[in-house]
Amino acid sequence: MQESKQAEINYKDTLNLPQTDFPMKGDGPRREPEIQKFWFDNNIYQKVFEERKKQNKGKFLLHDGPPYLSSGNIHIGTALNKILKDIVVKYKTLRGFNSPYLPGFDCHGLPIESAISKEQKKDGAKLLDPLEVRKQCTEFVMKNRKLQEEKFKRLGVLGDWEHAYMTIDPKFEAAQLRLFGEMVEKNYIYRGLKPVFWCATCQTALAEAEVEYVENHKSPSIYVSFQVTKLSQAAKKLEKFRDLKVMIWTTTPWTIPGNMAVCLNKDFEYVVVQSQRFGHLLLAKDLLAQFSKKISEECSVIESLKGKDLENTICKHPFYERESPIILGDHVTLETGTGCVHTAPGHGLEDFSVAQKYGIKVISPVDSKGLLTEEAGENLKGLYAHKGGNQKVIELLSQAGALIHQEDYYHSYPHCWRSKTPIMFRATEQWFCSVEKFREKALKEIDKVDWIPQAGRNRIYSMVEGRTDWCISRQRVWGVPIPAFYCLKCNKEHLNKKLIDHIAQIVEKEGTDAWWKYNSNELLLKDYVCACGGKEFKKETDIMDVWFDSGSTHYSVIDQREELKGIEDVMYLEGSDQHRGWFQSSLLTSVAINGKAPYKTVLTHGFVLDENGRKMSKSTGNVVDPEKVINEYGADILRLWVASTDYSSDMRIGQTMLKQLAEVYRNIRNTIRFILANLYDYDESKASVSYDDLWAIDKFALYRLSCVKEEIDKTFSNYEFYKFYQILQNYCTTDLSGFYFDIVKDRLYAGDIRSRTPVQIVLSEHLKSLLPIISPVLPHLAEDVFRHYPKGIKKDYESVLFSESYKLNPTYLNNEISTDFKSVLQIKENVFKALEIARAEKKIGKSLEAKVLISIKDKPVFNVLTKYKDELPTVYIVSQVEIFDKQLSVKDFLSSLSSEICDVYVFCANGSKCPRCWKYSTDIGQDAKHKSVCIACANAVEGKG
RNA sequence: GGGCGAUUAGCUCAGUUGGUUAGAGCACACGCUUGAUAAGCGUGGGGUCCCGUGUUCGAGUCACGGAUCGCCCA
Repeated sequence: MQESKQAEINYKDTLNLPQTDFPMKGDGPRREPEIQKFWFDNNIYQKVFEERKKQNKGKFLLHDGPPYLSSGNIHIGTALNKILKDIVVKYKTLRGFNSPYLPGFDCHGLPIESAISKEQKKDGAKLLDPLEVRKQCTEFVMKNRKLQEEKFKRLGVLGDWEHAYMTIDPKFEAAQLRLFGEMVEKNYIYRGLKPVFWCATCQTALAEAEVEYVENHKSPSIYVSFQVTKLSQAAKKLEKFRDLKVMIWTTTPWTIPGNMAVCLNKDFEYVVVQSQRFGHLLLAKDLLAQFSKKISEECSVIESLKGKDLENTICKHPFYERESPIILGDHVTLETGTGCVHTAPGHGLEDFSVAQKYGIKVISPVDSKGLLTEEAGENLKGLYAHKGGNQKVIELLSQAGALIHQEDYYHSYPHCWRSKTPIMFRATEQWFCSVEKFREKALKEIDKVDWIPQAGRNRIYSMVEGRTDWCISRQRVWGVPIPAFYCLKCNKEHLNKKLIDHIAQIVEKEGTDAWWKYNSNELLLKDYVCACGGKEFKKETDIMDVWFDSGSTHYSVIDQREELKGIEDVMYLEGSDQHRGWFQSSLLTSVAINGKAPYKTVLTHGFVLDENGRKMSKSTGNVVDPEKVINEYGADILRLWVASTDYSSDMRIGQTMLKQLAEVYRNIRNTIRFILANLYDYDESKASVSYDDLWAIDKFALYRLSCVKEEIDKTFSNYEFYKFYQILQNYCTTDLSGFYFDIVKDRLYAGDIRSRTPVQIVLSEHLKSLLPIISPVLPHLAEDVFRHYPKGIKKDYESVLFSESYKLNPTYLNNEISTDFKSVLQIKENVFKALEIARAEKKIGKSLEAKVLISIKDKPVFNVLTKYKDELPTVYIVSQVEIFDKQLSVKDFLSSLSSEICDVYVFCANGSKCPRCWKYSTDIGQDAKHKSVCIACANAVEGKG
């Protein structure tokens, strides 16, 4: 008794159990920063980059769209974007590409200037001079850049952070000006009067992107009658209606002073109706019912005619002595109103363009503060358009007897995204880029670009197709100046390439502050004279739209940096909102000066929503903060989330998902840990086992590995990371952890060297293949593994990030094994179910306690299994297996299972349990030296000894 | 208001040209193991394929209408 127990302990010591220092837990929050410190302290990014440059296997550039520096914090969407970029860059690097990543920051623009102005207002300070505002903006931006950079680095994003580009670098600004100069040279830039989105609070024109639509905005809705004074030829039959009035409808009464016409649709049917109270009115037939309801009066139709017949009929403005002709336009619809559209060309883009066609004058009697001007008349002068202006106009209309109906109207109305106040359309002098002049070229270029997902193509195409000229001027100081001058004598504008290049030279040395620092004469070329002879000039005060800054990066960054210049394979990767932002501004400036798109591929991702698919917002309190996720789970989990979801539409994130991802991460980690732990004594230089010497199960494992690697390579090259995630997860849990590892443990722990080494070869192939595969997505885990790399496997580099995709031997794709194992696995399922029945009835515990008899009903399957007869006990993890090609009549089995393919009978295993390998065998005691163990173990112990 | 996209198990995703009883992993339940052990393995339950109508011998898949969510445009 005493003796045998002692022997048992000894035999356990003869096992070759796993050994590793690789921790079971990743502990990302604590350990990732150390790993990152290693990357940054040792300039891993730079070294890998230099290495790839030397190898010269091709170039790929992911050009960073600069995040805006309005805050030092990053939100989950920014994190997603940066991680996706990093995955792409790391993947391309892994494939051997010279793939630089130069991060950028977007520094100018209204939101930052507003933030500074607010601060100043708080202090009660007087309005500061432009240079002081710009100084404070610079400080603000530099502070935020540092904060954002730290946060991006904490995500594991590697790149040339030291030389990151900023749109306030003098070199950047100078290049941007030169690009602008090219556009001026090509005659794409002009100054013109146009209605633009105007914010009276910020006193500036707004970009389309700076406007947001607020639902349920309350506006005064009014129906106004315009007295007809002269009928067109085609409408002569209406002459009998002396008091005929055209009905218009508007929700912006303050634009009535700007009314210059009434617009009808040429195809609609218009009717003259008789109203008890208002006389003869003209409006679209299809809107009569709606109108009658409004004025609570049934009106009878007297006459009817087409819109086109009314063209050039003249009406009188309700309270000015001014004509308002009837014109035609396709933008007139039958949705609401009267089908007769009040047209104020200074207050609406559609009104503007239709008025242009008729040569109608543009007036805009509203000033920059949103107050009606003298042009609107004494009654209205000085009133704020949206408030007092509206009221007074309604009053004037009422006095004139032109107000037919009035009510409150709730609709979505454009607001300034900063001040949240309702905007107005206001015709002002602005600088424009004429998109019209190169629209066709731009559209052609769009079709040459690879849009991922494809839907992106249509989105940007229709936007560019329908967009109006790009208003690039802003009445602000935090930005790049529009380098124009005006002659004080004749007021002629001076904007040309020669002048701009001169300004660019100054800016390159001193930054754009110079524009505010120096007077016109100091900025101008020496002895510059206007054609009129004037020698005195004033400089332009407007700056450029911030989208022009970032839209210039293909020139001001890529073309200026040695390591980026000339790379043809350029990818832009941003959220889908950038179809009308950066993708478009970049496209326009690039097509303008180079005649081609700045990118070959554009990848867009959707927006991040909360767990329930709702938009995140501070007020709802459902915001997921990337920093918190990192502090709780680590950056690798956040990166795994990025890789796990399909970014082509909206993505969700929440605790449920994060917990699940943490589980999956742990599973991947433990799978690798098992590999490492069983390779501690492996020496690849001494492991001389040929493919033919491998066991069938080993060959099958290599076959599966090859397939999976092929699939993953494919998903990566298509940027379908969520498919990678599914494949990897399934492979780790099902193929490896649940199948191969379980089967092979016996050979690793208890087997002799001939049985153990083949497994180690398979494991080593897995390590070499999987580590590079996971490193783009899980770089911290990969680096951690690399640090614990088995001593016996060659390690050429100081970081895992140098590694290239591992090439597996093509012979691993063994079709015979693949086909045969389909049968082996099919039977395995049945065996496991039969064993489970016995286990549930407490007849067995470990499956090694069992022997199974299998009667196989399908002859080919039987033949296949016969080939692998000796390996079946290992594969099914039982002590004995017997297969038959005929029906069995057996009894006293522990359990049985019958299926279409086979019958399985479970018995107690023959012989007794070997204390070393735990398998049951009948040959225990037959070895002279090792009496208590099976022959195989006895041999193994001796062989090892 | 107009356009686009999404919707399959609690979660993340598969689901070929329309064709058996709609799949996988995770999570969950029950069990096994204690030689991957703050691990590992097995078995199992779980679905009105967003709803409705239509085409068809047959619809998760095709057509039309609608809902919800999101994005873009006005």
